[in-house]
Amino acid sequence: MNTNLPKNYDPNEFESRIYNHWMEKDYFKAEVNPDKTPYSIVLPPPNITGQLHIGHALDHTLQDILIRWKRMQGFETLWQPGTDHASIATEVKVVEKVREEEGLSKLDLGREGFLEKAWQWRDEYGRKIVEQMKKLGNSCDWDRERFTMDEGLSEAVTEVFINLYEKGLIYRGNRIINWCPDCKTSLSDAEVEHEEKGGHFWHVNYPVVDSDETIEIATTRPETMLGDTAVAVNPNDERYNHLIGKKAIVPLINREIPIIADDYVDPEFGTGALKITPAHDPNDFEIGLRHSLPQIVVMNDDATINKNGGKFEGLNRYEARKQIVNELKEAGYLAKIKEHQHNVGQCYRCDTVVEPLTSDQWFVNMEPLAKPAIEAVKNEKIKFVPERFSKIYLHWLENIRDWCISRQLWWGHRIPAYYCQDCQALMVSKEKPHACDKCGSDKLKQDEDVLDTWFSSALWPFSTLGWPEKTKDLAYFYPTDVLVTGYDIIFFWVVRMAFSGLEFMDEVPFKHVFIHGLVRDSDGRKMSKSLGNGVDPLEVIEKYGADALRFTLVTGNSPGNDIRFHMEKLEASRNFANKLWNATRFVLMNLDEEKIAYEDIKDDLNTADQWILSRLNTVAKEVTDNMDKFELGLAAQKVYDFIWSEYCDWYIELTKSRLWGENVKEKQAAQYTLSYVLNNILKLLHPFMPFITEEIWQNIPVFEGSAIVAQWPVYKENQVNKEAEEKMELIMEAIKNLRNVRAEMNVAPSKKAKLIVLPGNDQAKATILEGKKYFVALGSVTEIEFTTDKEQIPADAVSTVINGAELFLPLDELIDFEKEIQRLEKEQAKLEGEIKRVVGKLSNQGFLAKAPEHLVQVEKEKQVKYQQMLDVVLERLQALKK
RNA sequence: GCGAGAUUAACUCAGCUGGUAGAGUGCUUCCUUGACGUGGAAGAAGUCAGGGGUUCAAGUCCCUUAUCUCGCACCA
Repeated sequence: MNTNLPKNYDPNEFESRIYNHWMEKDYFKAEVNPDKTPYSIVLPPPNITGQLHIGHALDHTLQDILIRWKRMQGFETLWQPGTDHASIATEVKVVEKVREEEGLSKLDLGREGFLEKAWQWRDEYGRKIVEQMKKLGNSCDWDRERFTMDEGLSEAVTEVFINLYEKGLIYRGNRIINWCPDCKTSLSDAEVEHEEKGGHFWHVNYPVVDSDETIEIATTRPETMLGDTAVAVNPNDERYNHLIGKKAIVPLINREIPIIADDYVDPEFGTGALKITPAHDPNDFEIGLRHSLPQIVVMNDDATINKNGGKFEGLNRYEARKQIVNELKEAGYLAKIKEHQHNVGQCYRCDTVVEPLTSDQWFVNMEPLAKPAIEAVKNEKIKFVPERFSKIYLHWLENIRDWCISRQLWWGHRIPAYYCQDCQALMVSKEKPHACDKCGSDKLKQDEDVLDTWFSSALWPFSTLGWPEKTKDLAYFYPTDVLVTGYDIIFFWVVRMAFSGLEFMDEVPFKHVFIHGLVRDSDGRKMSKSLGNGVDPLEVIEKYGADALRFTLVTGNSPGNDIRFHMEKLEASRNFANKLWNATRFVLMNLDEEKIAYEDIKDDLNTADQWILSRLNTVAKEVTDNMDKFELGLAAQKVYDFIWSEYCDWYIELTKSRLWGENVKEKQAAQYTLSYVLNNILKLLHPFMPFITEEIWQNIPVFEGSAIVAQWPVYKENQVNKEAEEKMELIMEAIKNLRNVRAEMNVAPSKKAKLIVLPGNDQAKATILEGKKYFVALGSVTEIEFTTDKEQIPADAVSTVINGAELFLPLDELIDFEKEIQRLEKEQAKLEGEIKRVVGKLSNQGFLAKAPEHLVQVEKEKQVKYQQMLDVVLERLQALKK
């Protein structure tokens, strides 16, 4: 058959075409189908903040592999795509863009105007992201694409908010929260990153009222003293016992504050006296509540000092700190300054140091929700892969604090709460109420804030399927089978989906959480904009193809571990694709137009055919088993090795003599097997490299349908052919040995030689005879001669031993006796080493008594085998030395 | 402080339920054989971080030490 495949693999030529083909045929479509078992995955919706990066490529590749594999196994597969509005992250980007392009601020535009810009941004990037995902080969059901702020999902958000509010699980309160002075919004605990930083410990003397004494406190943030409302000591601290109940004076601002006792204070730390600033420190806040202390917020939303800070008003917190320290020093209040390492909380979006402060916010009461989510993992309704991540999940949930969900932003789901302007009453409802519940006033104003972006993504597994409607999709596809995501968003997202699903669907949102690591650069650094070491997946695809990218990302790494991204590896993957491409060209060149039926050739399959068929069967099992365990890297490696080493390097070579020979039946048997194995190779490889496998499939007329919907190979026990495998292994071992001998003796491949075989048993003789043509084709052998008479063997022959036979190559003038003796002595040493090991094992009574019988047997067989081989080598050495 | 991971060939990494160490890249030598030089053949190269222990048998299980990452919690 002619092949119209070009000589070199060129992914750009066909990847888009193939993708369009799949789209036209609706292969990605998921429908409720009672005759099939559903298998569903929700795509972690990428943020619309920009383009996708290589980390997305990894995340999506893993999911696409699972989805394609399950589709081929006959499941009704749903891969639910979509994008996330990413409230704070996107708002930051849009603000930046408007400022750069139009010189306008958020406030200049106003809420409506700003949102218009944000939606424009969303349209642009949402589209780009989808384009990128298609380039990667994602087989998502695009008809179902959702956006966290589209109508249906927004309704789900409102529904959940109201529901939780009515259950008392959402409340509004004045509490201490994390404030980002740059983004000017509150943040949840998960959104604060802690970094160890060098700072100072300022020791300040607070004068005690009506006394000459002072009490020395230590602080890392002197500016917060403007908000001090107490000094606390440990009740058991004898140094300060006598001061409890007295008053101290805050220096510089001269406020009198009580000296109180609280167990929280650690006498060993610092000076043992703690200034209490309830409005600007989480621990102080708690102490303040216990002692009914006033809360004095001393900062504005941009972290400048407010009017409560007296003369420091208007300074930013660092200027204020500097000035306060100076004035303390001048006034003699400063006892000492010490270097101090401490953890500083920073905003996860802009790295600005977070300011804890009290503020009116909305919270979710987490404890009742966390409980079932903890249970679900403990009783394995949700399983983490790798298992160790369940610890991280559990630890976080077991120590969870209430979730601050309100954000002082515009881009997001506006909180469905309304305040009466007349009586301050609060109403929570889907639509704006016509009048106040309490006073009947119609002056109602909606809460200005939006919800934490993770509030909506928490609902993703069911909101995308139509919830709160009781849809058929929901009944059929929920719960999803596996969630694939990076370990970095377990807190943000996995946890919140878990409790949301349990609360609103009464069932876990996913059965498995398959965790992967981060893609790092070749030096192991995190990829980031500031380092400029990011890799654009589109550029990689342009150069190497999507298949090579996918294969690179999936091979050679294990679940949960980070990956270093090397361009060299991409080349290796591309080369592999090229190898398969050319193997296909070979097959096509040697295939006839009409399909060969198995029935017609089944009696003509030779040992090589039986061997590769048996191996294929085993490999299919190994690949499937690894997939079942989410060991996608190992699965891919198995396919790779089978294709390259067994199919290309050996099997194709083994068919050549028959393909080019006269015997039609033999030829057809080879053709059949080549084609059959290639067909199954394409299936096994398809989830990993969908484009090239489909392209090849479409180019082979006898392959019906499409690779994407081909049936995944099933392991059949009765297809294992141990005998053929053993025979081929013997032949391959012999050929390898011959090649090795020749290479070591520096014999040119063009110098062919006769092979003289001294068989040790009939079976080995039969196998070698059967493999004659392979020795000729692959071992530079001209003919094979059997003998039992050692005298017949020329003295100038080099030799090698295999299990059951001794092989000689008479190379006459080419042989260097000294060299041959050295080579044999090396072989002798190797065999003696092996024998020593085996004998050691077999003379160990413990081993004989306790090891499984078959392993003992194996060792015994080895002993005999190695001993025979050694005898042969020794004999040969003796002959040579004479 | 608590927890997790890593430590295997020059480099990057696999190695699942314990049974004589693997891959890719690089390196050395050879090969224009009618699929592929993005290729083929052969080869060198590892006290599996150190130390204990369990076991007939440990890279694999347990303990411990060291180094490096990463989470979480932090005491002002």
